[in-house]
Amino acid sequence: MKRESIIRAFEEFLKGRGLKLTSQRRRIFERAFATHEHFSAEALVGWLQAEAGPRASRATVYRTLGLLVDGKFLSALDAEKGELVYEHVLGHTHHDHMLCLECGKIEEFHDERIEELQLAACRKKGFELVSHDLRLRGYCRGCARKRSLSSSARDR
Amino acid sequence: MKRESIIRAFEEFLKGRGLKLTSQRRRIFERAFATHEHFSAEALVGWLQAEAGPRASRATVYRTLGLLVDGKFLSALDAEKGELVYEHVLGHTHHDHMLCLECGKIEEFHDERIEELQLAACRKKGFELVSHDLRLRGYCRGCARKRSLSSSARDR
DNA sequence: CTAAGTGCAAACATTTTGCAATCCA
DNA sequence: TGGATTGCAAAATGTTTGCACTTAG
Repeated sequence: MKRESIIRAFEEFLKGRGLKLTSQRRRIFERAFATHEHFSAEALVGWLQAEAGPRASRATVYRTLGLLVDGKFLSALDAEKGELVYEHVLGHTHHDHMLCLECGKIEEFHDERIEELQLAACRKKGFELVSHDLRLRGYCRGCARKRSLSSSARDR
Repeated sequence: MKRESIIRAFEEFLKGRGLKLTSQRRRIFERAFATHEHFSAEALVGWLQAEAGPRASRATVYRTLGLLVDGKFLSALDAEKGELVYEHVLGHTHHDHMLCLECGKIEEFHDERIEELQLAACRKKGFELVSHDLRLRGYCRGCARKRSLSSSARDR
């Protein structure tokens, strides 16, 4: 989805809820979509302070992030580091996450068969599924290699 | 696993780490295993205050819960209600959770095929899996029924 | 004895909120 | 114009921590 149309989608969303498009909201929105990594609210606050443009307070950043999550522009993920991180939803397909316990890297993966088995489990329990999240905790390829090297050195 | 042997396991665990079995730890441990529901740290603090026995401060409760999680006696679950809830590990097999958005009920389920697909996904990415958690958010059977009744009444 | 544990209150860290001033539509 | 929005600082919240005193082993 192109920058222009995605901003328009945000305007529509605001209009639909009787909300206004302020310079702060526009800037927060654009900065959030200029990153293609996961980012925290504090990181975003920092970027906005460091870079030129209409200033936006921490409170407004938090409020706007909430709005963007409500509008399904972003989704919040608890990567277990004491703060939520955000990722784009618009223009991205659903996926789950692998969290590296060593370096903190977040990898994404998707397996349709897992999704189907989840639905089957819900059907069996009469549970009406709204959303889910699956987080795999462990060591990414790079960190796993380093760990196995240093443990074999230790054992020698 | 019987009460007696599980307490012994706790003693062993403490001894192995050079820690002491105090009256507070014993009481917290026993109270935690006397419940077969998920419970929060605050709930446990409340029970200990309300019921007779050696008193234990909030700080000690939190510290001991941490210990019990380290020792794999309990596991902590973020049920997205602003506080962690704990459940027994000893004597229970691994399972995942369904969280009811309406009543807060936590249901458990397990599907070995999902576990296998997770492992397969990790192999593919070179990710060394340590643990995982899968949370399905939605409406439990009872709440789903109520919701569909009231929405059809509204539409009429 | 003495390392470990406890209680207390203060500290923490992230996020939320009340309110007066300001700004869009 | 008037409801929506903002910034600020204070509040909220669940959990952790420093420290002086106590206790298990």
